Amino acid sequence: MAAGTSSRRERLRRATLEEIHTAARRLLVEQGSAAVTINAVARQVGMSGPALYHYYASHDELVGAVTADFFHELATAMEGARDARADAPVGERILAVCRALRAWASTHPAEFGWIFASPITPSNRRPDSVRHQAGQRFEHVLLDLTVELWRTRPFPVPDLADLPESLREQLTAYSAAIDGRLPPEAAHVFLSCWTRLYGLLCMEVLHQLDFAYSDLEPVFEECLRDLADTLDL
Amino acid sequence: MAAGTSSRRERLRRATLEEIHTAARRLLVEQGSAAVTINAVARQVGMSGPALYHYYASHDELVGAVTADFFHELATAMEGARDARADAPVGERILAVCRALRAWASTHPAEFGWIFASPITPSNRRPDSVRHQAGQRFEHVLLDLTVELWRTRPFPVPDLADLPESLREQLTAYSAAIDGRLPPEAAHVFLSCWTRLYGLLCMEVLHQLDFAYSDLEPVFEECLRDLADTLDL
DNA sequence: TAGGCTGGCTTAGGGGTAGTAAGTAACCAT
DNA sequence: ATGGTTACTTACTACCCCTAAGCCAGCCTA
Repeated sequence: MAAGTSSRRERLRRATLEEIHTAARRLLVEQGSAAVTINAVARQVGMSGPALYHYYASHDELVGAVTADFFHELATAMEGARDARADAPVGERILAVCRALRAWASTHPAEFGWIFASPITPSNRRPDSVRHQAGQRFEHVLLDLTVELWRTRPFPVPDLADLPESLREQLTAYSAAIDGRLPPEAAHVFLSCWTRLYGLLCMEVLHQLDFAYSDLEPVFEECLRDLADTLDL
Repeated sequence: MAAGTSSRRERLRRATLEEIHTAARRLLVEQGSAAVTINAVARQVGMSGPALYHYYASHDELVGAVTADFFHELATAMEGARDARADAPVGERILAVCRALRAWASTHPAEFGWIFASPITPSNRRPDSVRHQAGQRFEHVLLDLTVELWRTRPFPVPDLADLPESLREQLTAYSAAIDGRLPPEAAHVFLSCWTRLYGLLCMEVLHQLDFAYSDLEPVFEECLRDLADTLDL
């Protein structure tokens, strides 16, 4: 009842949830992902193991919720970079968002690594899971900007007829999935860019490039220059 | 003693080791990476848990050994593709090896995913670990071919002076690490290609592209065309 | 051939995990 | 005041990694 749309109980619950997330994150950052167990988290917040099941139905669900937090924080950082230059040309905003993405990944390696490393269990793959929702919000930041770019300053695209049929079908499906805001051939360019950018970060965070690089910042910048070329920025 | 360099005991031990690997792999493929536990593997081969410590000092070591197996199998597949066309131009062999890489990854998703997903613990990062050795063998297949390409049909490279200094330093270090078989600017091109190729597979296997693609074969082929362009094949 | 060493295996157990079940105590609304 | 909901507890199952201690068979040597 009352105004605040939150009873005392709700407020307490919310506070506890936040405390749980904070504890889980601390364990992740300080002791690695394996340390984020139901019991350890419960100990951190000062309750005994099974009590946590009043907040999450399973370990998976806790993992999903924490992952969703990270996605939201990352998306917020990217949106911040975008809105800080709201009047700049869209190309400039795209680059700023990409840099914000890497900046967050660099300053939060444990959290960013967790996003990849934590296996996406079936329950977290369901489209209505908090994890999936948050992932979508994250993905849409760059997608929306690309749509804006496509509308105001279309970038070069390949001829759809030149693409193999199986790819064409998948792109058509994806184009439909994003409500046709990009035609298949533009979606193709977007996905290529996304794949390169995100793939680079993915490998960095999974230490798959340690054998050659110690600092990927210049590599990332070069990747950005490539993308700027592709998008004709 | 004797000729065969293997006593009866050694032979038995080798057989048991193979049985252990087979059991671990079966558990991985059939029930996922979490099912590959010391106890479960031991049960599979018909012994009780602690007996496995006569073969591996820890769970990590078992994981590392199985991962090494996968690397070797993958490297063998790639080398097979290379040697099946021993007389073909080196560019053709490179493409064949890349396709063999993806073919193995596609037909062995659990094993290929395990290579990424299984966290590289400190002990498995030591350069003398079986896991590290096997990883190197895998990496060297394409590196060696690129070196051959560079020697016989040099591909276009950027001017080293145009690269940012931090990148230049890292490339110089890497060039030295591979005994100067590629100069820094050629190493840069090689690493760019490697990053794109492997990054794509990495994202595929970690289901980071499921939101857009269901079959990455044509995407991979397009990536290969790009690489062929870059390497002037 | 007898004794000892070694390697392969066992059971028992310590300390951890996820998750269930059942019971208690506090809060809240009627 | 009462009854329902919520938050939490302890106790438990079943599993995990790993250590310790001991049994036993095969091999090596004397």
